[in-house]
Amino acid sequence: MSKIVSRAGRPRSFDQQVALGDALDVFWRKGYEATSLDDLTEATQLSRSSFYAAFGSKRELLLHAYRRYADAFYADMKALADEHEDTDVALRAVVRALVDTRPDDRGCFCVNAIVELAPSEPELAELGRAHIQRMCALLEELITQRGTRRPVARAQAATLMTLTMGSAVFRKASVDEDTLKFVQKQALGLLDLA
Amino acid sequence: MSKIVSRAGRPRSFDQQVALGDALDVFWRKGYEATSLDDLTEATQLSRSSFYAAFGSKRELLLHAYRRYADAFYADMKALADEHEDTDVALRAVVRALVDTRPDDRGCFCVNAIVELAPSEPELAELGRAHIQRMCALLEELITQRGTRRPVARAQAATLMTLTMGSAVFRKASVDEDTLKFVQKQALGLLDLA
DNA sequence: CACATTCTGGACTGAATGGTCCACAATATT
DNA sequence: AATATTGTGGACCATTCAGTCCAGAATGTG
Repeated sequence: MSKIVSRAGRPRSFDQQVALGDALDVFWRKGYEATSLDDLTEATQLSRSSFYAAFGSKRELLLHAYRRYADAFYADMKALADEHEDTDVALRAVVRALVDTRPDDRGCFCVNAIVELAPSEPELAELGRAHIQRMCALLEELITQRGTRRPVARAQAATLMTLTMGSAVFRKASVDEDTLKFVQKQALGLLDLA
Repeated sequence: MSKIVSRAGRPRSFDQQVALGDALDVFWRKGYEATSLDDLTEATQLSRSSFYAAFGSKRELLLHAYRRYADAFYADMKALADEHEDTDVALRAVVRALVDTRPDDRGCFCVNAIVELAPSEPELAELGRAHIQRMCALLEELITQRGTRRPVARAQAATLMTLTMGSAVFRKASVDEDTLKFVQKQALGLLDLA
């Protein structure tokens, strides 16, 4: 994807990772189709040629952005879990972070991308599935650590991820915060952590 | 919106309701931005002029389609609930229908529309919120009928709707059916109906 | 039958789309 | 300093977009 060594020539005057972050932000706020090349070049401060040299196309950029977001999200949750010695405390922290109660009209980037593009972009659908699976596995592992038997832990993990994505839709529809608090409490209750 | 009487002139050669249904189907499959006027005129078999005469604009048509879908969805669920004398049986049927386990890459039209358009279309966001609220109220009413106290019923209803929308995202990402069955079972378990 | 009214096909429009291209700028190597 | 290599700005392109418009077709009314 990126050259490791270059024998000569003018060096890049921008940080590709920063530009990727800026682009992700636009996709996150506006969605894929509604984001134009002009939006992207403005947000990243790149000329069209630099943009295409760096990212190939709008579609490839989206896939990059998705991977970056999903990886960061997973890493954050894993770090949050590892922060706490006590499994119950870790689990409570993770569930609270997942079933967020703060209104956010951007929602969850993964949910946005899956909903908009999964049917027409099998590659992205696959990334989405992988992300969901990875998150479920993380939760399942945490849950089994408190003595819950594997099959039950699996069902609970899947349910928590479903609540996570559902609450992202709620937040995007600006459902009132109290309702989201109910949902979060029920999610914790599911694990006897209420 | 539609003329009740016309004093004369050439009559319409198409059924507006049928055309609306056809258009809904396209929006449902492809999303709003990705649906072109050509897609819509092809699906409805209308010429551009008939299309604009009947629906005003692409945006207005979407709002019509959304209302129609949401109303039909609510009516279906209400009918399903009324079908059964026993509240537990009714509740079980409704939850099974909501937290569907059949893969469907179109997902739920309401979820699709909210996720794609809520931030840029406040009017649609409002319709989305109203739909969620109405569905929650229906569930809440059913749950209180089995003796559950109001605040608990409200929390459970909100949770069920969250699971409904989350599972729509799962289905769109083609998450395996077994996982969706787990989620459905947990949803029923939440109400001690497992 | 003539007329008023409405509907319809398709040509048309200006704007915006994603993407390409090239002359020139900037730097590392020799 | 000459050269090779890469980056950059902006003009440019064909295509597609949502939406308009009008000439003519079709039908009810008198």
